[in-house]
Amino acid sequence: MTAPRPYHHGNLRTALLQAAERAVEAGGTESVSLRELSRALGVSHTSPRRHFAGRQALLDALATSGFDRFEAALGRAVRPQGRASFKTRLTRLAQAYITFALKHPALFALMFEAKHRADAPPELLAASSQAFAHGPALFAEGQAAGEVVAGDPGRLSLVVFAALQGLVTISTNGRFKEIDLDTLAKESIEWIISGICPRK
Amino acid sequence: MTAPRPYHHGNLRTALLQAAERAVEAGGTESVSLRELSRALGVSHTSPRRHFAGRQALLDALATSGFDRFEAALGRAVRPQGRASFKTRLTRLAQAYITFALKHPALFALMFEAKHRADAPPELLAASSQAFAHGPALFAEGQAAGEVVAGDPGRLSLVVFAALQGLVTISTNGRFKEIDLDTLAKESIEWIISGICPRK
DNA sequence: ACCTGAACACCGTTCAAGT
DNA sequence: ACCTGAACACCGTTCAAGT
Repeated sequence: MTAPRPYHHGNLRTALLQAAERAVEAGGTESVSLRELSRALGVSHTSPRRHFAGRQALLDALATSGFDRFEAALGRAVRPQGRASFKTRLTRLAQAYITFALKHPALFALMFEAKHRADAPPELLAASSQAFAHGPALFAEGQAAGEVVAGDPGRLSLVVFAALQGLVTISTNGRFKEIDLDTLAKESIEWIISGICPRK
Repeated sequence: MTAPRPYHHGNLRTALLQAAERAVEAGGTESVSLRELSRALGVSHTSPRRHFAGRQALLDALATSGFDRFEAALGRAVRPQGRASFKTRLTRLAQAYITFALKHPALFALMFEAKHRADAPPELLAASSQAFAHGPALFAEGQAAGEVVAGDPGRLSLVVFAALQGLVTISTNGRFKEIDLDTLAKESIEWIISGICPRK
């Protein structure tokens, strides 16, 4: 007798998410088709419905998974190792941000598109918030150590992350591929920091 | 005898572009359907083909038109009026950038999506380049007047525009609507400038 | 519980044909 | 030149039915 395995996959949900991510990276979000994914996975075209309410729900779940991994990458980068200065940690955070974005450019674009949708699901917004919480936390620590000017840490962080996001937007898939983005990130951070940090 | 007017519109091409822009602002790029536009304009669903090679070509033309208007807005903002300082002019440029983006958020998003496509048409890239040329030009003038540090003006401009683009991305349709973006732009420029301009 | 097949209402694109 | 209608190959979504 055969094992009572779920008809096709051990986990169709996971398989769909993985296939969708490959499709996104290969041809952008709009190239994701439930029917095509189903075909590739050898499953009827209505099977995804068991795991996702619809195409948008699948994309939202993929975006959420992206933010979770993004959060983990930023967390690893900013975690204090030994006694690093605020500037060093901020630079590491920035480089982790850019590295993730360049490694998964299409997923990264999807993450922001999904987050900006008017009816984005709460888990997606929560995952996004967690990822972006690393900025204000670092700024607050920097302030406590006297390395950063006073002011709302969320506001300070917002400007820095906005600059990073802009660099990524302009660079990803863009005509600026030839520019060394690590260097550019470092330069930007230098400039921003010299405006943020107290003059000695 | 009736005048030999083109069957339906004086200019179906223009009417399609306008209808498409309304659709984009109303429901995002992916809500644009050639068949729906045709229906709304009282024309057969194959008529658009006479004016645009396909859906993507219509969107590209719309994006190009957006960049043309964007370029004009930036040009007006940066044009020297009296003897404004570099800092004043850069602030004006930044505010024009943000104002345009917030006035046409969905069109603005489309403009960048279209520009980033691998097979973006040359007119689109040219229109985009013209718009973004205002930055380096202003920085070069600032350098000539001794108001900006040395360095590649294109590179300097890129960082500033990246920061603006990031603010717009984070703000548009986002959870940061409550933040006064004009103030935020001014703050960002202050910080960046204090890093860019020579210390007195 | 999980998956299927047929059906419905849409798409974009192509092409021979009309005026 | 400019527009049309039928046809083709896709979609996402719904729903009654199977195991």
